[in-house]
Amino acid sequence: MTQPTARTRRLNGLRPTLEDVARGSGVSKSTVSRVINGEGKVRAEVVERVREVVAELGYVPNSAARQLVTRRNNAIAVVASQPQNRLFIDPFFDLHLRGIRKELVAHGAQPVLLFLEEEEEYPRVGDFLGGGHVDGALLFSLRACDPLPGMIERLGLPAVFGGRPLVRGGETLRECVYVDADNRGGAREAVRHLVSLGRERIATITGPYDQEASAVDRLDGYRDVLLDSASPELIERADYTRQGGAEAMAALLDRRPDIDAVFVASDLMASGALQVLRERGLRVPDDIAVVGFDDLAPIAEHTDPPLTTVHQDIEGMGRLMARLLFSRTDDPGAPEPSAAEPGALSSVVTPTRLVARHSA
Amino acid sequence: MTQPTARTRRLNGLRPTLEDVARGSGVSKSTVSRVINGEGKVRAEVVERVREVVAELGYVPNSAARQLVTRRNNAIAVVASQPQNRLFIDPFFDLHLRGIRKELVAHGAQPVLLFLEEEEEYPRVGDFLGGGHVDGALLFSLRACDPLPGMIERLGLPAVFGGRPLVRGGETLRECVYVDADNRGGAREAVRHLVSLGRERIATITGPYDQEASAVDRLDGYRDVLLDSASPELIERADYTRQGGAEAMAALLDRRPDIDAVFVASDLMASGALQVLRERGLRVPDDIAVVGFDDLAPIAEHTDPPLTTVHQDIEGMGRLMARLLFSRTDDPGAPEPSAAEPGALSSVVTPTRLVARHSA
DNA sequence: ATGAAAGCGCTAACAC
DNA sequence: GTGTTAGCGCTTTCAT
Repeated sequence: MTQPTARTRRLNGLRPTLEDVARGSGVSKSTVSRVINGEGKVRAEVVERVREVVAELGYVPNSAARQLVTRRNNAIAVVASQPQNRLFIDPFFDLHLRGIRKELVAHGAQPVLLFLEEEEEYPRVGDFLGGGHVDGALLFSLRACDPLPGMIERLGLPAVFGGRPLVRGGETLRECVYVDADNRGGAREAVRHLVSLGRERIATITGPYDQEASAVDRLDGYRDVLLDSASPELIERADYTRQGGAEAMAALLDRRPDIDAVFVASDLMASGALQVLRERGLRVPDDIAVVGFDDLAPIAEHTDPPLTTVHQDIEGMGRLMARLLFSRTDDPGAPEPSAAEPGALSSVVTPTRLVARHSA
Repeated sequence: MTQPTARTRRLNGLRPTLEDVARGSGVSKSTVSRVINGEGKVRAEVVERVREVVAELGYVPNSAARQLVTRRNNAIAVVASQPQNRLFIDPFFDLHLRGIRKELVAHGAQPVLLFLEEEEEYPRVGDFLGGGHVDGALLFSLRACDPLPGMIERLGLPAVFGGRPLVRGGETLRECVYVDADNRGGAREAVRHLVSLGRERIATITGPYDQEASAVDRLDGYRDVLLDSASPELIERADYTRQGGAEAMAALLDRRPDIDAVFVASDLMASGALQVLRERGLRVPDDIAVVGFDDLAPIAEHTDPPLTTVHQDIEGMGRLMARLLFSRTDDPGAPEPSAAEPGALSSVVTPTRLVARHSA
């Protein structure tokens, strides 16, 4: 690194400012600002000199000062309000987050991750989100009746949700933009497939439908197809974990040893269910056909037998969330999503499709 | 929510400012500021009125403005420069991050996570870190010769590293503060244990010692004990993954079928090694004794047989990192860590201990 | 093409 | 106790 010369030495003991760079290169702050932001017309010669001084001083723009006037930060919050370890275990989040990050980065925005585990963290996170640190927020994996959607709306912060948020009874969100898979349609397809295979006693292992909209929707899809034959006896609720799937499968088998198929609302749960089936000496798909949901490659391709499941483009959904957000933050005058102005910016439901492997 | 009255309606169309609150409650900005920050003496009556108006307006302080004058943000960056999915799979990071977050939150600081996967992301992240968004940084899981330590030092941003960073050949960090386990000592203890069991041909499966200091140190510990009997034939390098551990075990067995013990430098790798041993019909610990490293409960307690391993307090190390950082950020006048001023703030090596289960 | 000056929203002396 | 004032570092008209 070059030693700062007298000409460029900074005044105070702190980090160099625009002023320091201006002084060092013998131009005004405005000019330096123009160079930094690659804007207006500046003589090439001047540009170069300024650049040198910037490098020499190790100048980095203070984004607080910048934010104060531009009201932009080039940073987007990515918020997950779930126990961190659940996030770390489930491949779904890995993919989802990867899609989000890719698109954010491609757009030159800095993704800033916020995890919320405890109730008490909401106020602090709310202040952070409202404090102007970020230009917008992408939220996923919210818990049931999460206060976040309401807080976000009150703050007026542009946001897009991953998965339709389950809202509190009374509260009504003016309009919240989300990206979700066609959970209901996918579930219907899965169950229809089982029906087409001639299965007659089709059970289901659901997600936590008191907690997540996706679980509700997948169960609804199951019911759509089975109608009255969807006896409560054939429905067992679990929690989207492998262990939960295994327990639910066991419960189902104990209650109704005659079932010949099961639609499991997630691949992770399905892998648990398959294990129980194997332990009990039941052949898949001969004795019992199994269909999962998610199509997480690391799981579905390596179960025994490989899992027939409903595919959703998880990474693509992440990217879509980011793109939707930018469509709002890029244009400050853009229409706020509101009931009064419909279609300005609306939620997206992405398609799903059945991937037939060997379990059904 | 109360409807803003004429008295409190904000002037511009944007978010309410201190000024708006002041106007609304008939006091000066300073007073409002005092109330918000719970500082100086303000009449209880006034406090209440201001609070009301704040709630009514949904006022949230603009932290850019605040940062500009206080030079603090109450946010700490937590940076991991590893492929995100590696982070998501390894329980080590989950624990480490949990410790970090707990301590940060307890201190009222907002943890802000930054993942770096690609080379190209460094400049953007550097600008973010240097831009005043955060008061300090906690970095872990750096890649080999990561440019981050150098960047951080140049920026003068207070930082603490998780694990001793491996530095580029030429470059010399003035002094970088880190928290690390006593990897070398732990490895020594593990190998000594095997020796005390009467094992004579003790192999080792190492981590990526070209990438991580911990791998170097654990290998050094192995050599410390075995000295000349540490033949290169008994050493197999892997990459801290389960799969890598399995492959290394196979390679070792092919090369030296006579080994009677193996020190595996991580639990994840050890679980892979145990599987290979089982597949080959070798009994553990009868035929081959195995000792791991990390003591990750979800792994070590559930291997077959349960794994004897070296325990390190991962969560505690995370907390310690945060505490070390605060000791610097809390006191702006605090001594910068520098060779000239030794002991002002130095790295910490935390103890390890052997946990005997059944694999050795 | 470049400079001067105003001001973003807030805190921190300092007066009263 | 409370108000006044002066910036923090930057972008942005508006002159020139």
